[in-house]
Amino acid sequence: MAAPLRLAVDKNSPVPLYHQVAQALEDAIRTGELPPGTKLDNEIDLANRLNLSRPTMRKAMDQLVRAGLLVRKRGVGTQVVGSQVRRSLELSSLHDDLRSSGGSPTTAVLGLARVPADEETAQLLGLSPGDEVYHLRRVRSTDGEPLALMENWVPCSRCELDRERLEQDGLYALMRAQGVTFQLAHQRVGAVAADEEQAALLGVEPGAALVSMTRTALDDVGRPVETGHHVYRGDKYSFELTLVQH
Amino acid sequence: MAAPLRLAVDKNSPVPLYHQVAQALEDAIRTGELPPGTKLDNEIDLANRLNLSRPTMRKAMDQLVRAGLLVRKRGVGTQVVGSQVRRSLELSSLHDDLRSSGGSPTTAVLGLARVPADEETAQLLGLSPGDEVYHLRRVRSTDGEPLALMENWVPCSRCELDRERLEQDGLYALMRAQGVTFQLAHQRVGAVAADEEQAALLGVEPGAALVSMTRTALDDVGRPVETGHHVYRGDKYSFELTLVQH
DNA sequence: AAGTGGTCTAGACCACGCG
DNA sequence: GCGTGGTCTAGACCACTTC
Repeated sequence: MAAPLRLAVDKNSPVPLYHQVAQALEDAIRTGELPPGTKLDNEIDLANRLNLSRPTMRKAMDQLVRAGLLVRKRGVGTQVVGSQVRRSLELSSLHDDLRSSGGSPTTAVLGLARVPADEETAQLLGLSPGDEVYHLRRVRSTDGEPLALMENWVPCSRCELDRERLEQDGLYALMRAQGVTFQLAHQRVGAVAADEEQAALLGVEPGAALVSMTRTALDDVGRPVETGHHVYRGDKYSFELTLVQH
Repeated sequence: MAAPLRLAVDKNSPVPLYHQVAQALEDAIRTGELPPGTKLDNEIDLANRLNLSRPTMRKAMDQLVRAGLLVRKRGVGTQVVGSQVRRSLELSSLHDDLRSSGGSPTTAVLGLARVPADEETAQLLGLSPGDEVYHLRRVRSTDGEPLALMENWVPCSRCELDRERLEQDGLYALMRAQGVTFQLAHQRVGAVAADEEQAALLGVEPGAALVSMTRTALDDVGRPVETGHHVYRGDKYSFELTLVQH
């Protein structure tokens, strides 16, 4: 049950040491070099072996504990979680909430307009009702099959949107390129039945079950920069997440 | 924009200092004492003021950053997130995945039996096909209205289940009382249409949209201890989560 | 140049589980 | 009693932003 484990870190890399270690451990776990149930050596030994301090070693392991790959028990030790841990929805990534299951994703813009914000949108974006916002509707498809219907609102003051680049780069990339930083997103996930329009656009029967998601994204100082409502075909999409007890 | 903020910690409490600080800050934010957009004093000053070391102060703030209440920016400072942060599904809690929206929850056991594990269940629980597992089906209601249909499997080797205590205490409490520790859960959330039986039990029309959730829970050494599939009425239930960029 | 958060170290002591 | 993870300290240097 001991962990031989050939790890190495580059102290001159700009990548933080704890991140290098976490990455190396994660790779070892995902490749099966550290099979489920393996007991790791204790933190002090591991730290010494890599010429790291214990806090740095711990910080690396903390990440993997939160990601659900390791389990720690005081007085006992640390083990690799014993089950086929499917790659979970990476909570670290806001970049793309679509798992590209092999296919090539494309996006079509159905509508793009500057409109005055209604009360609810203004509230969500921290604006006054009537302030101008972009309102956009898009369909995302993989392999030609429609998968998601996305409706979003963005304050006009934050960036400029145009149809072509939206389809090319995506909303987030476009906004990021104009200096918007995404830091946080609050999401709500539920289920709704497809109405006539949604059904037609997604290629399902009216009444079909859809995964519904509403989101508000905030920038690096906590200001709302985007809000939206997405629906996904329930037969082709789901969210994964890992809960950790602490 | 300065933060006066009257904080205090008890160095003799068994509660970790970083947790006391995080709790105090969270309370101050949720009560509005620290309104959205407030800039906090820098970490060193805050640490000094509480007679704490900077790492301890940082650890407290890390928690709130992950929870989506604070936002940090290098070279600039730390601010309270600027939006009505609704109380999010506490990722820290596995105890109850139901938001008791005022109502009083009750649970009815529809079925409880010891059966040999089928292939899929055995796989999920790390058993061999044919090993004995409890199979249980329950309906959870609030205010007399059915809300969720829960189907679960538990290895018989881990605990003993009986109908009465299941209804009284719930599955997790019952297992915990028998020494099972819950550490991790992997969940998948999607949408399905209600079949005839689900519709009847939940009091909705067949075909109605349901939130579907499958979960496998692991104990403190990463062994699977429970797996299950729940469906919730889509018109009464949703999941909330906060994503953080790091 | 000054101020901020980001990282890292080298210790220390404690609480818990186990033999 | 011993080994483990859990917590905490008092520094240090760096990277980045702002003025």
